[in-house]
Amino acid sequence: MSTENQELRKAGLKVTLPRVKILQILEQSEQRHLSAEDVYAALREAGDEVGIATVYRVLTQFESAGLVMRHNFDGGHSVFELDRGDHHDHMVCVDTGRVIEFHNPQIERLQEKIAKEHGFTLTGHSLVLYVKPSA
Amino acid sequence: MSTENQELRKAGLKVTLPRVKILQILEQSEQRHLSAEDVYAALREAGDEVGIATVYRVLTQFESAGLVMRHNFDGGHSVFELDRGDHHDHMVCVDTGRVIEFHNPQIERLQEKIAKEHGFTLTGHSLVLYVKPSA
DNA sequence: CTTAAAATTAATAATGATTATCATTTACAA
DNA sequence: TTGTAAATGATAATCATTATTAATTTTAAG
Repeated sequence: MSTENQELRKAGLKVTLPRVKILQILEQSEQRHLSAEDVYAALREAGDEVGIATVYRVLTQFESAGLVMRHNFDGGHSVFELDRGDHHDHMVCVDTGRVIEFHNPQIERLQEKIAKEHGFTLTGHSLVLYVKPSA
Repeated sequence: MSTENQELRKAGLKVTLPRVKILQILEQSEQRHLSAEDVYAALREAGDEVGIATVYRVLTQFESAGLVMRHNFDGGHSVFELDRGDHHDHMVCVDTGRVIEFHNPQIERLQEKIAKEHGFTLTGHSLVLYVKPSA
């Protein structure tokens, strides 16, 4: 049994062709962040006929199952990435849409500090920087 | 000449009834964050007939002119708030849904630094902390 | 290996927020 | 006051996403 099958089983999902294909796309893509459209395009590229509705449904299921993370960037569409367990934040180029990952321990620490100062414990956060190429 | 007229002039926008009305709504609303629909509803409530398309157009113009800020909270729809010059980020309690505003200059500076290190200029950012009450 | 129930899929209609089009109206500089 | 560029409002169009539903597929049981 393939790796994808095991992952799906472990996530409590039945093994279906669309799910396996989509998981493969996410694992093999050079781009770490893919929109539903991106995944759909990659499937057609590979000659696989999967409906766009199924792509959305499966990605949402993967999110619920903890296999992928969904990010809502400005501009109205979501992107998905495999959850590989390494936390990072995102920088989005407003000109090209390119996504760059970064991690800054200092900011992470400040966030915890701020939460604590207000009597809270930090459980998560979302940080997106919108940038444009320096002139 | 009214305050709103002056503000619009200063922002480089012609003084029109829809613009004045929308600016008043934003200034007088108890809620700091309003969606385009909220503004539209408030206008009708006040007996003013302004098309929904105009509401969107004007809010976007206000954003470009620096009069208001647009936030994309839950990926779905945008909310607008008057730019009163006090930039802040948001902390959301995952238990109660309560929203607390905060501002941390150190984080702001680090964000600019990170963008610059990658060859970009920061044009905006979105930071939301998810927290729960400390035990 | 067959089979049947339950889950999943694909096609497509529907949705909700937002933007584009365009004929009509309005603001404002001359 | 008037000419003209800009703004408006009604509505069509768009874009990402979700709902519907009949047909197909998975999987567990025999």
